[in-house]
Amino acid sequence: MKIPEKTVRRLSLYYRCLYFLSQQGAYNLSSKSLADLLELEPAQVRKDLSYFGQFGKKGKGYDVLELKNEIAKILGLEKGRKVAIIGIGNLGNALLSFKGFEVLGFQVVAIFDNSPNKIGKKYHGKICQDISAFPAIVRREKIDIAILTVPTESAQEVARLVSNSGIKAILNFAPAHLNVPKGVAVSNIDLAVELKSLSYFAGQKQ
Amino acid sequence: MKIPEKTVRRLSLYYRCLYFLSQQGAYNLSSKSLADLLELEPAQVRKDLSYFGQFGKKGKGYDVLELKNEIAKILGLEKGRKVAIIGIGNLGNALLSFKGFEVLGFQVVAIFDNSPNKIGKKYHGKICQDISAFPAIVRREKIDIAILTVPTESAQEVARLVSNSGIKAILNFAPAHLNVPKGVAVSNIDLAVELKSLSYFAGQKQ
DNA sequence: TTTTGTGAACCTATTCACAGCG
DNA sequence: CGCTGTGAATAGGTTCACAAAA
Repeated sequence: MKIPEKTVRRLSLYYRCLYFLSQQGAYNLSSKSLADLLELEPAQVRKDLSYFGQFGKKGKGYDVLELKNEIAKILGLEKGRKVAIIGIGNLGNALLSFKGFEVLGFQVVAIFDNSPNKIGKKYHGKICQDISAFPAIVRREKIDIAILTVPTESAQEVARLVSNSGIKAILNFAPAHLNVPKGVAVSNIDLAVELKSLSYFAGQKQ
Repeated sequence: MKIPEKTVRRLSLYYRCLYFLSQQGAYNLSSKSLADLLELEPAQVRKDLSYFGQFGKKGKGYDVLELKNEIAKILGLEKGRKVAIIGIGNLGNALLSFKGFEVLGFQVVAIFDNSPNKIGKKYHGKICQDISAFPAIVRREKIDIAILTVPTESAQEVARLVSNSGIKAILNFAPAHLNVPKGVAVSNIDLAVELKSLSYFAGQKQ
């Protein structure tokens, strides 16, 4: 069955809530309580989960820990996804210094650039590799996700290289639309789009 | 008329394309050419624009510069939106060092934190203010958008302060759902959601 | 002829509402 | 009785298809 992308995004939100609730010792919750935490409808929560199975008990609700683990399984988080960062400029470095990847269950296993000044140097304990070695290293390290923090001009070219290397998921920080083969998922984090959209809403009355 | 949020987001993408096209000396384009650049349908482009007016010439297409300016007007970009950054940690500092705000037509006019260690100190040329002064400074500086780079635990509390100060647009980097009054727009930039969603798609066959 | 602008048709996502089970 | 799971109904967004204008 085809799963709506919005459903997948909400699953990560559910996961986060369940993670915190489980830390706080909660062991059971209803679709209503979960929905309230995220300002959603209870039916939305149930429908989202129903795409993947039946995780609740009628009249009872969901077991917090169990549901958390089910969602982790659905999202493929229990595997410990391996990511590569491509482009070791300001943003790439800032991401490298981000301590949260491990907590989130992701592991930065390789970093890449095309600049001879950077290749071979260490950044936050990781040696920067030549981008031309990317396909080989993807296969060797079984990298799942590529994070693109390259200049806008090279983003499309790098996206092609990444796609051709068999990567199925790209997180793109470059303010550019990436043309990728069907079957490759791209998420864009685009500060300009967010700011400009907010600028529109800031201008609306009421 | 109610404008779909997706339409507003696409307008910023159109704007970017038009900006680059105008720099390259293009003076005219059709909905089809614009759609092709973003892998959309031409009808989508025309429908999006039709919410706001009639900007094209039948049989001819759109004037690049004119359309760019119309979209800037719609998004409220010609005003030069003023933004505040709240939370001067790693991420807040990284954003402050980002040179792109001015190019995008945004101006960081104030920065805030609640830590006595940071209040009064300069960061990238800007003096960090006490968050308690936020409401007054919003009014004085006519700030349009608040960027939240505060710890998750304080995000909701800061969002309330920001909303109560009359701010209508929040860009939230904290991995938390913000409960805000109707009429306040929130955009979330959430690395964890992006990574987890991509993890799902990385695990899909085909 | 080309391409816009737009109602109608279609498709996708959300919400309703209720049967079914604990 | 309470709450899930899910078809049906509704709402929302996209694409079609064509009249109208340059």
